[in-house]
Amino acid sequence: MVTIRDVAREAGVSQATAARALGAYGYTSDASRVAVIEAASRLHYRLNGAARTLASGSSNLVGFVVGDIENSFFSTAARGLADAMEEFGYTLLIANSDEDVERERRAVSTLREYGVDGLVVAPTDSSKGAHLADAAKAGLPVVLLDRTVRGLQVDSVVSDGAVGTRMALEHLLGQGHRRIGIIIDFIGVPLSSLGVRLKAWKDTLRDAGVSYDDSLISTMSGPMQDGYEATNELLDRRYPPTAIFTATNFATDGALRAIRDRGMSMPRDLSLVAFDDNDWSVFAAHLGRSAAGARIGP
Amino acid sequence: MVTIRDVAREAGVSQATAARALGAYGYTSDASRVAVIEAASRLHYRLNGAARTLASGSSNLVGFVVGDIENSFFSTAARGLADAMEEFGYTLLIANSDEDVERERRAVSTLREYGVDGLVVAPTDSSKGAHLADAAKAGLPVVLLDRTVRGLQVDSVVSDGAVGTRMALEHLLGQGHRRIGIIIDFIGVPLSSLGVRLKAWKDTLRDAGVSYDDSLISTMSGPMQDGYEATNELLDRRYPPTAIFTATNFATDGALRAIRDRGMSMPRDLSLVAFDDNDWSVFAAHLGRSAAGARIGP
DNA sequence: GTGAAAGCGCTAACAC
DNA sequence: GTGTTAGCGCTTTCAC
Repeated sequence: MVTIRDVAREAGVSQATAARALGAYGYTSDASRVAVIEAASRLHYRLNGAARTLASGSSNLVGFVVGDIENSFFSTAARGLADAMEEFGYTLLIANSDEDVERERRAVSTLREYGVDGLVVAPTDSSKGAHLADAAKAGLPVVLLDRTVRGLQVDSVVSDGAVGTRMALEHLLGQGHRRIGIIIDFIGVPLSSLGVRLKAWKDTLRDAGVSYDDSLISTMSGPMQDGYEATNELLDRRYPPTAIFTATNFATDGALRAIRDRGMSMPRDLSLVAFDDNDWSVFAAHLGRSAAGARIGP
Repeated sequence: MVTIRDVAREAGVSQATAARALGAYGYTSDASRVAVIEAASRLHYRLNGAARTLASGSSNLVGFVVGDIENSFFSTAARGLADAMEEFGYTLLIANSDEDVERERRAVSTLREYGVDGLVVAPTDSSKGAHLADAAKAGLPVVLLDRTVRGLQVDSVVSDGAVGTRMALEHLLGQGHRRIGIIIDFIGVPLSSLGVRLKAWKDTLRDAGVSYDDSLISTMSGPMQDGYEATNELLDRRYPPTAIFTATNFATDGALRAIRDRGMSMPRDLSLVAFDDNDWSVFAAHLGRSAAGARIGP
């Protein structure tokens, strides 16, 4: 491996000067800077990040912990983050928590081992944030994405679930619907963003003077397939809803499959408004003749 | 920051013993190992990855350079890779090349700076692999994903584009189609996987004794929107095809949009077979009454 | 089995 | 502006 020492020798300057020229800090004369840079490229010198991190205490790495990188919401966010970070000279380290707090904890721990300078996390459990509080207390900048954690006072970027849900429901109420079901995926733990949507569903119905009960709520416990079952379960009930609000894009996906398999047509047999927007939503509209999957949210 | 030295002092052993106990290498008596581990957890000790990488020469980091993490093909691969890596104690560093060789080069360079122990790359340009050959020559394990690079002898994982394309075309030929168009996205540079599919399209038609010409080929140069235009262009030609083969999932997406906007129905007005499989393909089938988007490929 | 000590390649004072 | 020097926190000989 060629080190900064080799470059210094080749350029005929001291190690410190070579480091200054290559690291672009401190003062160097133009002459020696050019000499160093030429020597470096002649020797195919490559900076050693580990050494730099160890010596400087900062890695220029930012960690991103997502629930599921396959979820288009997160992969889009990852791409945006990576691009933005790159502009500022940072590299993004992406870790998957699989919507599991334990794995999330491990991911945060691993990222901290690698000395990330900051952490962006989509927390899986709004009630379990000790590891995040810990990181924040240690002086690591922590930003929450899409979800929050109770009692954790850090910056967070979330969509307005209450407003989005209210808009969706008011649209359906405006069409005359009175039995409006909700499909929501509680993945075993309280996800802050979903609690907000469920609460807004209740609040909006109550404010409109429309009665609701638990038979209009269907939860799922995993991606895809369960949204399918949750929808079927809802539609099989004694007094099925005339409209459905799906609170996540996985719920939407499952609901559309179920609606298709039941041979139902929208909006003739059922109306649907979904939170989030998948780029293929437009095709789902063909399940019926008109607008399914209204676009709501960020 | 609490270091291994602090742990050693707390446990009443030497630094070397503490390191052996924590790093799980070399010999330690059970007694001192337990003492060290307890001291470590009492002090909230966290390993310093940069120091370990610098001293040991290996980072337990693996780099993954993808064309576009938003593309579901890559996000699925990323998730699988990350999960598999984690099992072996490795962490995945994901970088986006944006299908740009220059950015790919930078990404590889950055990853090497951080001392990755291996590199998985979906190369953007099958004719520009100097940076990859370089890494391989430096002893870094390099694996190519989805695409290959001319002259680069490294392991690679690709789908069989020739066989998949042939299957798609033979299906259409079997249905009686004789004018079969192809939509393919050449993103400015030769992508090995696409060259294979285009060649297979030609070969299969020729072998079947069906004539073809460039008016049946439509290329796009970016995601989404261009597949839409490419399809319209193809269908606007003097003798439009009766069937279309889309060679990538972006092409498929654009084609479906175009078909919908033209008010065409499948398979009445047009047949379509697509390479790759998007998880929403099933909804697109509703553009017509029957099978669009046959599933081909890995 | 354990300890002492020498680096890994870089940054960052500090003197000149 | 440049060189000298002391670490950063760990791994890794090598004696004991």
